Amino acid sequence: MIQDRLNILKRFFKKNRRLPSYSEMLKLFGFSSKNAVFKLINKWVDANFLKKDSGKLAPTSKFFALPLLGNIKAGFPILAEENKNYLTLDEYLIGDPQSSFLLKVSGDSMTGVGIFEGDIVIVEKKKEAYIGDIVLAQIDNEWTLKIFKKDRVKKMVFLEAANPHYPPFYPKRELQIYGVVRAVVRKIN
Amino acid sequence: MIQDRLNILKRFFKKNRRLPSYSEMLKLFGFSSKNAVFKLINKWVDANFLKKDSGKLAPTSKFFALPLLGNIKAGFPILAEENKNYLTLDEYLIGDPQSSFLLKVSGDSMTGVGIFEGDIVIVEKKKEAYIGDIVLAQIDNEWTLKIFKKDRVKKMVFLEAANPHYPPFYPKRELQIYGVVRAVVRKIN
DNA sequence: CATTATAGTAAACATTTGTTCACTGTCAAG
DNA sequence: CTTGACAGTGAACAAATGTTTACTATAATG
Repeated sequence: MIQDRLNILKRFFKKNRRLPSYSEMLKLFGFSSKNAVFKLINKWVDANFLKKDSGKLAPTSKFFALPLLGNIKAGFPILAEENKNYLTLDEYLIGDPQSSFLLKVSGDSMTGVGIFEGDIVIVEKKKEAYIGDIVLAQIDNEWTLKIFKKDRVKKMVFLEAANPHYPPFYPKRELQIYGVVRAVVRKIN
Repeated sequence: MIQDRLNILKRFFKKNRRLPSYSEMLKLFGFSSKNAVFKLINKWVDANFLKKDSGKLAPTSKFFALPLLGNIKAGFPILAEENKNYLTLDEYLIGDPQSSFLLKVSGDSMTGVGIFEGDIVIVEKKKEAYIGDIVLAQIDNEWTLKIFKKDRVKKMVFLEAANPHYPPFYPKRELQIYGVVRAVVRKIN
């Protein structure tokens, strides 16, 4: 019952990107006294789903996040209450929202490292990269993802596809790097 | 300047999971009149970063989301303002938060479909699956990800790894499915 | 039975909220 | 030089906010 109401609240936040006021919760929960709301809210604050800072109500990370389960050998992992971590994907994957963007992958040049056509990669804008980074770079007026590598013999950097069908790319003059791939995301179906 | 202030607001929301009140914004932006805040807010509402519903201020999806860039042949994709889509990963990846959880992948049985050790998969809890789904199932008291398949000759379902080193698994009695993988997520580094 | 906790109603209240109005200084354009 | 737009100050205010207090009904416990 109280869980149902928390779900109502979650749905409201998901839809409106804010918490409802107590008066709105009256209708939302079917109460007719704000005090009922008040008591309910305090329970959720105690349970760490919500918090009050400077008198203002706000969700905690537990409010949003999905449980993250590790590798448990026996018994259904979801039942292990104590080991539960909570994670929101945005927080987990995106380090610096200011300088990041998403890129829909086309082509099969990175299948060797598990990046397929249609995947979305999170790219952090920057012009330098470490050897081994997966970088977004411009080659012959076309944008591609490649691995940033160093040729020890020729003593120069080059780009390598993670797919044996593609040849390595040695830049004629300089190599223009625009970003480094920080995460990969794939929706199935 | 106005962009700086929007970033201040974004940082506040990221930290507190709510928007500040006008009085709080006074200090946040360094104003000394609430009217200055009021006018600034209205600009952001016009620019569709914020919205007001039922008199309450809330962020729009544009406020949070990262730009999603498609495959653009020439020119730096980020510059194409019009084609910008915005996406928050949580919204994109998680269909039904109520019945979903995250699972950290161990083992190499699914490398063939680009799921590696350490990846996180989003699992939707359910007991049935379609042929071809990647399912979370219990085999011999151990949890694994496998592909749900059907043997046309024997006319029975079985589980198959996406890695030739693992044999297919034919259940002795019944096959217990606990969820279907809806998305894969990988952090690099 | 009596008791105690739980879930909710109802009314009252100080505080804070977002908004409005009148005004000031600055800067660029005609 | 004037004009108008822009960015901000300062004060005032009705409406809404979260909280408190007192009370009721229901169910669970011993």
